[in-house]
Amino acid sequence: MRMRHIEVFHAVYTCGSVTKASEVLNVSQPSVSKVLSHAEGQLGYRLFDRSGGRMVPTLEAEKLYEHVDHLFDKIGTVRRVAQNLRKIGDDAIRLASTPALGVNLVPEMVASFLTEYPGTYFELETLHFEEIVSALRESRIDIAFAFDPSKQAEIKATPIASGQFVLIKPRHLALPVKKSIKLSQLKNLPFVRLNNRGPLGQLLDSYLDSAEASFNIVAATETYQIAHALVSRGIGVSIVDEITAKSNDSPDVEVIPLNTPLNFDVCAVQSSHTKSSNTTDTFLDHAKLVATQLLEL
Amino acid sequence: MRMRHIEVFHAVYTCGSVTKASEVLNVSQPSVSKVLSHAEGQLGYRLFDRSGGRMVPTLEAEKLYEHVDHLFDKIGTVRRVAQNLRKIGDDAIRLASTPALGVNLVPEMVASFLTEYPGTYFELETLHFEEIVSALRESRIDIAFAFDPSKQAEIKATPIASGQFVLIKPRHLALPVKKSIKLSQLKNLPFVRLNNRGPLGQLLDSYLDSAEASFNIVAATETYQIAHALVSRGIGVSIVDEITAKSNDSPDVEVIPLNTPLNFDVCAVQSSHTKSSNTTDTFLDHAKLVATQLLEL
DNA sequence: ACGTGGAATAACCTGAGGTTATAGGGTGCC
DNA sequence: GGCACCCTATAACCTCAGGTTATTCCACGT
Repeated sequence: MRMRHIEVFHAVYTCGSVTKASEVLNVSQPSVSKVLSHAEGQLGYRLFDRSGGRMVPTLEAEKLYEHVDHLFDKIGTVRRVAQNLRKIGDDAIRLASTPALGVNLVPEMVASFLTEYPGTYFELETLHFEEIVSALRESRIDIAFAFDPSKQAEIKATPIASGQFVLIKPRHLALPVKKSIKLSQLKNLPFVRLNNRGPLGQLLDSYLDSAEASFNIVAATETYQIAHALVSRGIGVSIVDEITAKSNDSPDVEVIPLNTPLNFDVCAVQSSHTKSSNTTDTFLDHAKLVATQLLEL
Repeated sequence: MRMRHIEVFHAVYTCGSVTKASEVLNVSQPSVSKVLSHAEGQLGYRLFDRSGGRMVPTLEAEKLYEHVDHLFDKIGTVRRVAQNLRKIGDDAIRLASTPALGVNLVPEMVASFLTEYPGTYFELETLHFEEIVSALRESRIDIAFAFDPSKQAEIKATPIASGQFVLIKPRHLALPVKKSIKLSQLKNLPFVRLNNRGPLGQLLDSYLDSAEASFNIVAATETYQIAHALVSRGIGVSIVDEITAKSNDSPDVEVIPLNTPLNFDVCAVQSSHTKSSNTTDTFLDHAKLVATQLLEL
């Protein structure tokens, strides 16, 4: 079975007809017809029953298709990786981060780095954590920043700074607090909950669950910034990472530390088998500096 | 990146040289050389550094290779499946089983079936359980027989008979037993342990572990028949499935039931998405009959 | 200097897979 | 039935990716 046979089989199977397959493959109908029958001849069995001009997959075709389908995923991956490996330039760094870090911390890093070392080209994007992992695997990005990434074989995470979760509340809402607040004091307040699937979300979840306080949840969201936005509109209070809390500092939102601090790390995440280059190393050193400064405030 | 590019890259990477790769691929050296440079040209980066006439993979090549390697596994699978799907004939059944069942039960089934329905062609082989699963997945076999297969999405197992584990001991070894034996009575006897990784092995393991008796293990093996052979040579006692115990009935080995019976099922295992054919169905019915008879003795 | 083993280049060849044109079998509609 | 429409298959021809042989070039060990 030649590679082209497999491609054609795949196309005909998914399209359900030789004609449509030929369109998808950008070749003529007879070409597909011929290659397909050649494949069948070589295999020694039919892949499709021609019943009344229609192509009906045989049992064999159905079984084969499962494997062929997986194969095509893999081919796609290889092609994408091969593309992504094309260096954009030696002084180029492709960054990604979770949304929470993408609006403030990462831009800050880049801006600060560029003033000191001009000429570097950056690409920035925000991805969810799972997407970050596959983007790293496919070499679509060089470095990512995320909160406490879960341990995985294919990535290596280096903590560059640590911060803590804080309470954010609408300024007009009066709370009987001095410097910090206990979870139990939130019992009857309207609360905006984070349903974040990422590693940080899980950390927060277990923290809140352990608090035994039953919250009066009025809204739930997946991203820290939306939580912040809801709070700033007076909907209720919420608990978010301090970077989000500080970076969107609107006059309507007040930040209060938690009584029992809940810490997180900001990590630089790289593919585990990447050998470090000069440019990325310098950038990472700088990134660490900026992150630490930002979180010391 | 054309498919051929990927093939050539893979060959050169694994062989370490263009010349060796060309031999493996059964083409001339200049051909490989040309295709490779074409690939590099199209990609926009080098895959190998030519340092003194030698081919040294670049960083990019190393990253790409991981994915390409996986891809080749998949291609191999597809090719194999495509081959295996070639019907040997409509009246053909390809069987596999674990070694323990392969020497007695399965031959018995086949022999018995053939006297009643002559003309069917059989292929038999013995495989370990993991191999059975992949052979089914690749349609290399139609039906397999195994002890209590672990639940997996891609296979469906139908119990066709059940039996139990029994103690086997050298005949000359006198044991103070009437009809059955307790595990605790084995405490100081030399014991041949089964280190079987399959589902049955795990069952047996947990059974022996729960018995709290510390055994005097003098040998360990992976297959029931070897255990039986060891016992027949007077090395010690062992616990095996009753099929093995009975089928190799040598005059030197005595079989004694266990006090607390430990049961297992013999299952017919098929790929989960196989539509049943007439021949296999008839055979399975027959197989059930034979297995039940054999275990009723 | 010299022989050796691998990579690249040049010039040419070949067949898998492409093309257009055409024939022919089903199905549905009037 | 007969016409229109949609498929697939066959025929006859074309083309270029990938193959060939012959030769050159380089780096190295002796």
